[in-house]
Amino acid sequence: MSADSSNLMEALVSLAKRRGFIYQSSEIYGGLNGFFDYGPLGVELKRNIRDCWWRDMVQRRDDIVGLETSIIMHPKVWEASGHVAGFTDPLVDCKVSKQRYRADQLFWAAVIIDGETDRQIVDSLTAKGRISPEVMARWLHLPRERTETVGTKEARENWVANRTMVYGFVSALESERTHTDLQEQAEAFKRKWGLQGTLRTVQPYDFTEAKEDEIPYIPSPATGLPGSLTPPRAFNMMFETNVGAMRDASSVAYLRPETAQGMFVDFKNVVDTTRVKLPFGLAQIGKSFRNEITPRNFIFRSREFEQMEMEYFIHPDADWLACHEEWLQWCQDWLKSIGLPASHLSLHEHPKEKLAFYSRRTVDIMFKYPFGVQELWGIAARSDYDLQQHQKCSGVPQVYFDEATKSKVVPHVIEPAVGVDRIFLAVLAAGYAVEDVKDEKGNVEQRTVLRLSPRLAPVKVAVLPLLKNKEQLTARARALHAKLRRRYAVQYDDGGAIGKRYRRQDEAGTPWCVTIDFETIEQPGDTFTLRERDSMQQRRITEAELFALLEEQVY
RNA sequence: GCGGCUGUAGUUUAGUGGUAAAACUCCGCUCUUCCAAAGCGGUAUCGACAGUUCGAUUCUGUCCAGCCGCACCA
Repeated sequence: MSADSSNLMEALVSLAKRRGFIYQSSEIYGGLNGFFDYGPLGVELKRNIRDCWWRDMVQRRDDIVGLETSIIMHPKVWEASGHVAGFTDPLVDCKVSKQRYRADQLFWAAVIIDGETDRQIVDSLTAKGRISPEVMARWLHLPRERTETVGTKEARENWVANRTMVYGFVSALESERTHTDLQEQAEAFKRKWGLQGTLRTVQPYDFTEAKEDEIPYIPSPATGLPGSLTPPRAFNMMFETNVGAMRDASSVAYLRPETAQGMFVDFKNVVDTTRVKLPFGLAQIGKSFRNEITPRNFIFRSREFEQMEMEYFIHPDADWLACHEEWLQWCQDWLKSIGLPASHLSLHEHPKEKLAFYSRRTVDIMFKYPFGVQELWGIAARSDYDLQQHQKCSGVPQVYFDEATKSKVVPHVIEPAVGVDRIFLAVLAAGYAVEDVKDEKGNVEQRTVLRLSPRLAPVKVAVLPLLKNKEQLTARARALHAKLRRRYAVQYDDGGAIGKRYRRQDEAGTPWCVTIDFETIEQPGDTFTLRERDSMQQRRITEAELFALLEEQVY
């Protein structure tokens, strides 16, 4: 990341806090990594993003209906979707090579030799961190006694007498020749350290069976050297909770990691109780939760976030590729309609070999964030995988009756899924500008402005009496404010000089300010000054014209 | 999760082993006839917790949070 883009992010974070868009969660307690709060302006902007999407995606189309499903669902939903199985495996990191392994796929074995023992070699191995006396002690009695603890002096003398020793460990990844591999490594180990005696056939264990004090002596498959592997750690992407007062295994439930499954699970309900016909879509906006390993980049990747997802169900024989293309286009057009510049948007086609096995095609709409080009909106062709899975796991047919062919079909699905928070950050980043402005005397000053689309702006109009202490001005301004606020998010501001109030609104992204001045009350026509955020141009406007402007621009 | 760097008003920064300063913002008052005017007043347990010390915001450790890189992101 360049210094400039880093500064831009810092400026955005600072502005977001200063103006009440976004605060760090639980800040007075030191903050909580990966969680954020939306302040008074932030909550309006976020609501507008949701509302725009909902109106355009659901209310203004006749083939899509809405849904709001519960955040906590039956745990079997996540077994069916594959979220439980895919993410409960403990993982092992190699701190040196940065490789990450599944613990049950990483195998290791002790190098055990019967025969003469050279005390010097043992000391040398110990000094080089290949093995410790305590770990040696545990491996003396074979087969393994897992309850054995630290060896005593007598025990150690006993091993020498027995002349059966463990000299270290070898490791290998799971494959068809894991055992052979370990055996060969053990032989190489024996040669390397000049050990005499007979090498026992290696006995592989997987890494979940490694004891805490053995782990430091098991070499990393990446480097061949011990000391860099972490203990196996569970990376549960889903947040777990318990349903009901009693806390036991049967009460475990999860906070949803995506809103999509709610729509698949209610597919049959909607088909049976409403009059939808293929092709049709189910849309949902709601919070999702993922225990991301590294939340980063402000609200871009957080652990609690809000999704806007739509599942578009199509006939299995329909031209899914054409449908996929249509949605790809729709989503790009929508992003432009809320003010994201085309120059910041691009497409990323997931390569075939990286696709999830059930996906036929996935294309991401990327956005040029200050910290790089990142995924904004994923449009996936998910085939009929999810409905088939739920049909299988629930035993309830997930079918649609096709009147044309008089047959039951399981529809396929095209899924555009986007994060509200990611759009939030995108419009903030794209709209943020610091401009040089010349005042009357020609002095250059800086102006910070947030160029938000009027549809998204938290405040549509600020109503400003030119002066605070002139009753006629404030009375007229309050009357206008009262009338506007019935339909629009507006602000009344009489604090400080007029220029300061304009700039304050610029930072909040307010597209228009109207100023009630002396011309308003002294001249006929009841006109106000309308000041535009982006051009800073002023013109006179009547109340009727103002409402017409808002009707046109805010929808 | 690993490594490096960082943490002082709302924001951006100064500063010191002897309990802290500035600018802007914000709030209140006075004033103000169109682009951050002026004056006065107000706003900090110096990220948290331990330790060293007569005394720690300053030194040490742990934790938390942030930034950068790597890894991860079905």
